[in-house]
Amino acid sequence: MTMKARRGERRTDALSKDRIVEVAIAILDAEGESALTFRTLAARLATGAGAIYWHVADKTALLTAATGDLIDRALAEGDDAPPRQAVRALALRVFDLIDAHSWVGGHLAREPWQPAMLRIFEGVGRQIQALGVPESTQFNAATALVNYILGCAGQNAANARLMPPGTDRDAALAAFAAEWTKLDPAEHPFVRKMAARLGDHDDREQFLAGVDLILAGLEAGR
Amino acid sequence: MTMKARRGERRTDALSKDRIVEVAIAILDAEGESALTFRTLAARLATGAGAIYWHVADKTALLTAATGDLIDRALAEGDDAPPRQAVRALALRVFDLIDAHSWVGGHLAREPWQPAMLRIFEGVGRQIQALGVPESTQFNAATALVNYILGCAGQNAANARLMPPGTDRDAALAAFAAEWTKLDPAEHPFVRKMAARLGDHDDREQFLAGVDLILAGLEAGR
DNA sequence: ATTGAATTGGAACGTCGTTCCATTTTTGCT
DNA sequence: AGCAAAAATGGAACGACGTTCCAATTCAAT
Repeated sequence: MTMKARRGERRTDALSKDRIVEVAIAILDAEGESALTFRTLAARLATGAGAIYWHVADKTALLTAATGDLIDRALAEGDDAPPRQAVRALALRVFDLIDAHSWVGGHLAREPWQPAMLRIFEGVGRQIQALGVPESTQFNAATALVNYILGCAGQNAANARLMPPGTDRDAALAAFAAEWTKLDPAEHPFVRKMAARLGDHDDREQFLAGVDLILAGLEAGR
Repeated sequence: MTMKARRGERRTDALSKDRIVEVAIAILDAEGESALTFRTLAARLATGAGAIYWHVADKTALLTAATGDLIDRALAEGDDAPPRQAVRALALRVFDLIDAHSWVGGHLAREPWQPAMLRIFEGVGRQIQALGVPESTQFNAATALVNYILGCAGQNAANARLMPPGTDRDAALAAFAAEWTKLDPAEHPFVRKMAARLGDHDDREQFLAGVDLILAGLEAGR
């Protein structure tokens, strides 16, 4: 009873970059960045580590492929909105993606020169052009926005690392606020004052407020 | 001839957190983030790894102490300048520090909730207050600026990882520009156009342009 | 059926952060 | 000064990881 594939049919359980990336994403989403190991990945795929390396160069390439996958999907939907709203929508899509898969934020912040980042840069840049920003400012404007997004991405990833799924967000924030309040009033008056706002702030709104700030600066400078 | 310390004098080669951090910074600056190992650190200090752990909790704590050290030093100089210039100066001090010690950028982006970050946040926040930003906007404004700085920090660290000391910066940038130009014109028109600007741009100026953008947005919204 | 190439699985290597513990050094007390 | 407790040290050992290597298997073309 030899397993002869009648025609060009490959084994149904054949390994492929797509399947590897898919399982990697599943592990990352379910158990976090530190859970993705070539060992666990191999186990989940019922194969050995060596087989994976035949399809993927190394772990960085795997992460890059995984984030590329998700970013592509998130940026796929078109935007016919006027430029100002289109940037906001684009930024929000990236934010929501990172919020749902915090490891994406970590990888984007760690390896900025990846296709996914170029696609974000492209999307931001187009809207900035559409916004009527003069040519000489476009590069700086797009870079600033992308860097801001990148910073928020890293922050978000760090937060997720700090409070793994299941953590009581309100309690964690309250704990932070309490720590801030304990700081020396002479050295950290501003931080202490902000501690009060920490509890009821909305990450998404705050992120968007930053985008709006940059956009406002862009329009003011015209 | 026993080695009796006459008075409370300790061995001159005694280990201490300060000495450990100092040597760690030296290694990081000279050979990069990946060169800092508890083994090399122990060797440089002529001791064992266990001895180091008695003074420092773990590697993260070591990096945090090291960046705290440098950030403290960089932020020490006072600023009596008008708020607008003071923020720029503060941001530039952080940027220059990260430019000189790229590993600081990596660690700030990776672990945002550290004392050094709070000090940056405090500095930024004070000037934002002085700028006359209304209370309700202060939190968002300060966060936006810090997130932007964080994003640039991470980017800078990634760049340094990409081109280790000794790399020809112009050649590396040209190589990037060439790659951008090879992209599909239909998919990445903006990136392709920006490729031309990649070669002659100044990181520092670009960073500052982003800060100015946010500040302009802040002033426009008043 | 046969051969060479593509693909697989898992053992093994080297490195790292960290832990453990026996030993030495320092300190506080009498 | 002498001594016990505490602080500090150094290095071996552990376990996990990314990666490499290779013998075995499966595939596609003849």
